Amino acid sequence: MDRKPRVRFAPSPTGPLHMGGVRTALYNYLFAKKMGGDFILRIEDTDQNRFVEGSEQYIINSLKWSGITPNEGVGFGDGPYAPYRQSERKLIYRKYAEQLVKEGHAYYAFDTPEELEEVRLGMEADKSTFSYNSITRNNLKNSLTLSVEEVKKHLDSGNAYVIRIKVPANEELRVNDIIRGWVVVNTIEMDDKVLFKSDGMPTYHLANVVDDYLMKITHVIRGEEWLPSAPLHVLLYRFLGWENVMPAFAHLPLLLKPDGNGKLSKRDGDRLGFPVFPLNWKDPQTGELSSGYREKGYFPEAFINVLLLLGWHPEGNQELFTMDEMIEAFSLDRVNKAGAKFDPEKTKWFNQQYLKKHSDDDLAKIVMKDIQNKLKTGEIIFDESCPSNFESLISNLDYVKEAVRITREKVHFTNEFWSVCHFFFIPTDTYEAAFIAKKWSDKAKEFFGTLKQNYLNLKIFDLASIENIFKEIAIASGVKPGEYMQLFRVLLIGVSMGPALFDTAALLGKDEVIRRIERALKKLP
RNA sequence: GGCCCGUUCGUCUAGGGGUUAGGACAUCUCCCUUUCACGGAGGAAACGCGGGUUCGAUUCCCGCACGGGCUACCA
Repeated sequence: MDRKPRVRFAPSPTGPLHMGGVRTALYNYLFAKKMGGDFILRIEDTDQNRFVEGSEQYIINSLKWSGITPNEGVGFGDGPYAPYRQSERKLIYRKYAEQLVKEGHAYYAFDTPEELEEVRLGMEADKSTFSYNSITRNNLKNSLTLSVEEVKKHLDSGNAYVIRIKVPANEELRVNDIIRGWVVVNTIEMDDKVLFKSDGMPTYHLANVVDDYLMKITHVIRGEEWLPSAPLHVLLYRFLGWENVMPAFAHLPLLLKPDGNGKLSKRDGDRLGFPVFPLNWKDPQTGELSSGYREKGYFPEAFINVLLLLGWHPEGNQELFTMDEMIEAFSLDRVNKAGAKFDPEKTKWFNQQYLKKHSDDDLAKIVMKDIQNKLKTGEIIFDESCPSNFESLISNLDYVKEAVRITREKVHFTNEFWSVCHFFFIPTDTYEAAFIAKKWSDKAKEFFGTLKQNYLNLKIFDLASIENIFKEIAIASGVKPGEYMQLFRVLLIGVSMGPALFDTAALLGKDEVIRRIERALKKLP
């Protein structure tokens, strides 16, 4: 049966979207695009208790920033299967749950949470584990054990109840996973999962199967944490009579902590100092702030490129991919089986690769915005110590562009530019002490005095003249030019490490270079 | 505990019955540069263990170990 490939990303609005979730969305998106199919976003908000204000919008914003755009779904325009928010589909699920009861594949259960807890405790005391299954259900309060009248009485009196699936006693269930092959489970191991909750909402198991059927989903691509319940879902498709249009399953490996064990969590980011979320997120309850890749200064292209390679590998050795290249190269059968430890170091390298693709002009514009930003946050302080031309310099595109050109190979992120080129905008008044102690001398003082005079007389203050004069004077005073080059850098920018010396001087310009030499001469012993 | 999934350099991974086990990040050395960085060259670095099957297993099978996931009226 040939159906148009349709896949879905179906997160719960229970908090910020984890980068693992973004990867799942990415793989779904790439698969859909590659196959010429549809990619939909469905919001699975059936748990009212865990609902977190703002997280749905966060999910939408994250996908948008990442360039992963669904062609149907919440926040991206309704398609033919709206609504895409499960809470708005509430009435749909009951019908199917009742149908399952009618056909003997599910049953009403009236046990209260307290009663169940009691049974659980009793069995634990007996050193066994409680499970609501084909054996225990015979001793519990449900429509299988109660008489028709009693069941009717419970239902009519409005007593709380749930609907549970009636798992067969001893049957082999097989799931063919695209990534893992056949997974076989005996129904003995399964419990009678709740399908329909007492609050009138379905559980994930029912809602996901019903919606995937109704929305004509052909491939379910989701995290490995769902693998254990996949057999249950297969059983549901069978009971509902939909096995012939059941989607294919692909369970993705998990993203693991960089160190130690376990899956990647918010805590790891805090602990190790890297984001685990695409965007900044402020918890509406606690006010706690979690940092995002966007605000850390990552290009979205770098972010998803990292995600792409965490669990998937192309046929060749290509590492850098445009979105189109990802779509072209992607296939589910090259997805890995094993979980991937996330390495924050490599993400920095990826960002640098993307930074290198940008022109000086692009970067300069970004840097100018970043400077404004840093002024606002107080990271850059503009006060009396700033020269009068500070504001004209930071808004001079050509000047910033040149600063970018001669420092760009030093940074991984655009927001690092300030730390490597601030001295082009704010003159220094301190000089690297250790270096001065070692290299500053009367002879050097004399040298720079002469240099200043010569620069002063220079008509055209360009790169070649700056360098030639420097070298001529050095030779005339009997030293190798290299001897004073780093010292010159210290006089100009305060530190011995920095961009190419004569480029630096050229950008600063004649007047500023002379001012800085004079200031240093005055300040240094 | 039970069930399910997994296991190639520190990390992401390629590969697959006979290979010098390949690439990338990180790391180290050298070159470039009288700085840093970039770039270039090179180095160190891996098939978890034990049994099979086979002329030959890192590759296939089994067991073990280890890791991960699930085990809610959460998704």
